[in-house]
Amino acid sequence: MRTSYFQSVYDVVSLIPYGRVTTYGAIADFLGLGSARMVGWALNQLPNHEIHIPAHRVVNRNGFLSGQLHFGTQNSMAQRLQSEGIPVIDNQIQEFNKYFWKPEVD
DNA sequence: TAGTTGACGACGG
DNA sequence: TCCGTCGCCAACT
Repeated sequence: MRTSYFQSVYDVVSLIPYGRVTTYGAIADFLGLGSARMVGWALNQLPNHEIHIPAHRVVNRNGFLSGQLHFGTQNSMAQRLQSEGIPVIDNQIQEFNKYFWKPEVD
């Protein structure tokens, strides 16, 4: 049953606008999980049929692509971000604060 | 049933 | 300022 917080995390991630990124902590705080690890765990368990979720837009608080290794190829995550206009250098998002998107009602 | 893991974050020394 | 440790809670073995 996907009534777990997993679905909530997926839903929030899906709300991340094109060309924007957010952090595990921001999602955790928004969902009231109280722990960023919950978000990381949810994405870690991200099933293939949910691959349409823009998980590449979720990075750690430092703007590093901590989950790049979980994508097919190491550069696929950075490549997608750059494709969206987000500068990524050395697996780190440049001007992270500029592209940061908080998962609020918006 | 209990222990370990995990794409993190905050705090203390 | 940098490094190390603890906490968070659910899922997996």
